[in-house]
Amino acid sequence: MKTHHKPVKVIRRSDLSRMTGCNLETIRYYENIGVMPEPPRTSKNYRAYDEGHVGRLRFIMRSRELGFTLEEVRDLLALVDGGAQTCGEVQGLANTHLASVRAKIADLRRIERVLSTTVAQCTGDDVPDCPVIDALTEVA
Amino acid sequence: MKTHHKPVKVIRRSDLSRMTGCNLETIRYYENIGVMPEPPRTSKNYRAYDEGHVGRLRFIMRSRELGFTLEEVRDLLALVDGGAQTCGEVQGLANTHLASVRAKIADLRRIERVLSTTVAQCTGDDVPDCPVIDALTEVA
DNA sequence: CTTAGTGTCTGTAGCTGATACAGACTCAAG
DNA sequence: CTTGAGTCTGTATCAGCTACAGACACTAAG
Repeated sequence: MKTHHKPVKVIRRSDLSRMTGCNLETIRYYENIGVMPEPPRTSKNYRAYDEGHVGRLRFIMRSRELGFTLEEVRDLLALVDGGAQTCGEVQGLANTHLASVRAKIADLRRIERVLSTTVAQCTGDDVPDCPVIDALTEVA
Repeated sequence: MKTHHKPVKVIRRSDLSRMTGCNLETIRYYENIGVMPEPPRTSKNYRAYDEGHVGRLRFIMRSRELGFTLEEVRDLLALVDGGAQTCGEVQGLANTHLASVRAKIADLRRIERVLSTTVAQCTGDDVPDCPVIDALTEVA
């Protein structure tokens, strides 16, 4: 049996950052708060990541892009890690999140409606009476 | 000329909070960061607000509800305060904000689409292979 | 008058989700 | 040998609040 001595190119923090597009400091932050596992260290105390860490970080980033909070990401990861991951539980979390996304959209649409209608009433002139200000000032 | 001695009921912080629905501590915070003016004090150093403060706080709250940042609120207030408030400038701020609201809506709609389509693929069973997890795991 | 309970004052800490910086160490190239 | 880049740690910063501790102030009941 041949022992491999190839200088297993270790993935450093900057590599991981480059590979995933995640900010360097954010990686350390994710380790601090426990969503990324603490990687093993080299003799000189440098973090030594592997492909598993790359996948994990990508998962986190993709979840964040989809608007999951870090707390929700933590829950998703727990389901992924706990071998007996049930599709049902994940579906539950995703559905809850979906509902909050839809609520946010509804809020923003209301805001958009108010803003666009009041802005539309503006003359744009140098007049001291602006419909937007009026709308913000009026007693609701 | 008759001097009025009626005990001009002063508006205290808790009153202002109750009248506007704004959190007690938030009022002080707004004073600290300068969007609310420092009110005069009673002999015992209690804040003594008036109707003007009520109006200003309502303006701030309504702006915040519409998603303006405190920085944007500051700008709006500067235009309101600077007597020569031009409708054009306000319209400009509101339009900029409107654009960012629309961008947020677009983002959320994309998120909603991804989430709802993946969630729809879930069986909901106790299977270890969840389409949502797959979607989050897959290399984009 | 005393006491309890509430309100107010201040400064400061905590929250989320990062991002940035200082100062020490390590490493590779020239 | 020096220089520059990378890494390490802890800590500070940001928005936009919210909350709490500890010191005063005020009111009503007993």
